[in-house]
Amino acid sequence: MTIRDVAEHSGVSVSTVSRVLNNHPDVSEAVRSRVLASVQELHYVPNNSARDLVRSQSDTIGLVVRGVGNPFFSAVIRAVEQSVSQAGYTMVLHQINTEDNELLAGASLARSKKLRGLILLGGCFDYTPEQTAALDIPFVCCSFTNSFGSLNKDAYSSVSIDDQAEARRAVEILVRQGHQKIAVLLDSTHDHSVSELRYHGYCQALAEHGIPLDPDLVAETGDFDMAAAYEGTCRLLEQKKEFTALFVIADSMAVAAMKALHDGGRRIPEDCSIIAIDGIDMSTYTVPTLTTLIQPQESMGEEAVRILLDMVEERAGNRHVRVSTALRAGGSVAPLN
Amino acid sequence: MTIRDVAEHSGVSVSTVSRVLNNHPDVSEAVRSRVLASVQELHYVPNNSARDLVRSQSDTIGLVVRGVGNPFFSAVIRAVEQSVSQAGYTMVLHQINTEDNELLAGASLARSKKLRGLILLGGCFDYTPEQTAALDIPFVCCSFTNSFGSLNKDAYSSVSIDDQAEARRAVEILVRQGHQKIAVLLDSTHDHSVSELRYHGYCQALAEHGIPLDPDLVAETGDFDMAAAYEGTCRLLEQKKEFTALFVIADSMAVAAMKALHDGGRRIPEDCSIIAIDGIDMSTYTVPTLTTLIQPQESMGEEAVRILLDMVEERAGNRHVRVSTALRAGGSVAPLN
DNA sequence: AACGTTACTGGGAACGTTTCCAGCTCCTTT
DNA sequence: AAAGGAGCTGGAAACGTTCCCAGTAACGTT
Repeated sequence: MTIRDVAEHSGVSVSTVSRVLNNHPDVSEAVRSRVLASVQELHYVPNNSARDLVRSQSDTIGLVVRGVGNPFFSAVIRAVEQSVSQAGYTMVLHQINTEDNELLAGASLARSKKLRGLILLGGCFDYTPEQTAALDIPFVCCSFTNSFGSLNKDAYSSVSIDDQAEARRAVEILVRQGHQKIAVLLDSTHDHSVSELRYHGYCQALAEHGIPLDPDLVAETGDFDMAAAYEGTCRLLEQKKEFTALFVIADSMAVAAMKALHDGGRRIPEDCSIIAIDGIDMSTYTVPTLTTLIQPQESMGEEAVRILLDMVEERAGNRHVRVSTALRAGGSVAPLN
Repeated sequence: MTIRDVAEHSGVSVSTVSRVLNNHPDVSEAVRSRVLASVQELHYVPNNSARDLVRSQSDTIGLVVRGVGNPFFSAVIRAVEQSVSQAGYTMVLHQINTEDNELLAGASLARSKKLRGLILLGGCFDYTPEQTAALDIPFVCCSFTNSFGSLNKDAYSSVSIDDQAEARRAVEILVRQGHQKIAVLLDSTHDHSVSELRYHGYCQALAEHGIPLDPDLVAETGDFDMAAAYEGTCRLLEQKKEFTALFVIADSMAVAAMKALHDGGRRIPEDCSIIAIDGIDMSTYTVPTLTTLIQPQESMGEEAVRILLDMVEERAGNRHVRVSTALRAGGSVAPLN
């Protein structure tokens, strides 16, 4: 079942069928509908390999993500997939490990799969221009650290929150409730990560309010998962230094931290307030509901795709979009007694 | 940069380069290494479209899933992606909505993308043989309801738990703790769903222990998400019929149910025990930790891929694998006082 | 010495599209 | 009436592979 069969069936040439299928303007209405009828009748499906070969490009866009299991990413992936397939493209999902380089992974995927575009979800980004140049297709970084600046901003797009500012905002919420002894839980697996940016925000908030940074109240985990967050919080509790509030750099980690606090005999928020950033679904259902700054996960995914396709289809150049968070005031933050 | 360039660079024919790249046996060692050197030097990457065209197949396998956001699925997706790319294949992820037919979605994806194989994750399955026949590539159903039997078991593979038996087991755990008034929370969006099977298991357990089924204690939600589960549980509480234990057909829903119970003033497990099935990461961190029957999500994903590739590469025929769950005794179940 | 066999290599058709170019018809313009 | 253009259509090359088939060289066998 090829385009040739359709051509014969409808009594036109192969070229004409191709034109119909690709919505070229100069084909008469009569022929167009005749061809479409044949397509229907024969259940013809174009061979994408052949199309891709001659066009030397595919209708595939790649999504590179570090850890599909992360609930925050899940929500974004969901939105991305939706938008991508709605636009008639296909999404290939590629997962990388902590130690992998997302840019190189993306580049090799792009070449081997002839990708049209690429979305990089939640990595860290601090590469040389040469490395960036290896990725010669449009790409957008979603929820990415791009503030460290070694990258040419004209080379790509991005959609993300201002991680540092939002973190500062979160910590300030604690400060305004009277908290001074504020611990922080962060993941230290990468330099130049979202985690690091948010940690900077924490430091900044403390500094602006004249609160000295206490290294004992900084808990770093060696991994991004909940088990590590639980451990990290336990270590924080064990070392007997007092704190009345905890800022966690991600909701998923905060859920585990809440559990650790509870297991350590602290009541939330009476003994310890807790605030985070992300706004995953699950953190609505903790007891108490986690207070957090919600990233608009759905719309970030959609926006990332919109921007990418604008670049791919050359409707627009690259752009950098900053989205803002919404405070969800759960019950996990209370004024200092 | 094509195979022709490599051929010229290493002074052999195109055919020979192709043979080298495809590990054909009859090529001399000298030539082989010369060609490989050229490949290295020129940074040659084969054009998959061309390869796919002539072979009329790709190295792509599809994953169709109803709702990427579901944490249980996330874990499986993660494992699937890992295994797939490790085996040198590429995964395309396709998400469908509640009302979509996963088989038809899979079939159209398979045709348009020339898929080698397909994995169907967590749907419901009750199709006619003709519908099944539309999907003419190897496929495996993962965590699927296939016990309703209208499908020819020789046509596909599967890996899943025995949903009904495991549900019965879960409910029996409650019964053995003395509970008689056991409510159930299920999602009723599909006939012949995993949810329905687990509900059957619930009924069966009650019947075997001589406990009458009380329709008032059956809460059905119109959706699979946590918001719906929360609502459902609230309805259960509102109607004032007493129950001392709750069986939820999925961990994610159970997390929301726990919140609803808490908000309704019930202590867990003192006032109400709760048990579920799935074993998502997150439910380890509820307070108390959810008691649940853990599905081996990682190994189910891996096994699904293994089975699929065995079929694709014709190492083995189809097979149906039953995996068993592991009880995680959290703190959410207590004896009836 | 002729032949068959083995081990390797090259030529070239085929895969199913897209797209450039040329050609045809019919209409408008000069 | 001739020329030119617009609107539509078909022919055929090209995309980069794979793989069948044929060919060559070296070597052992009769």
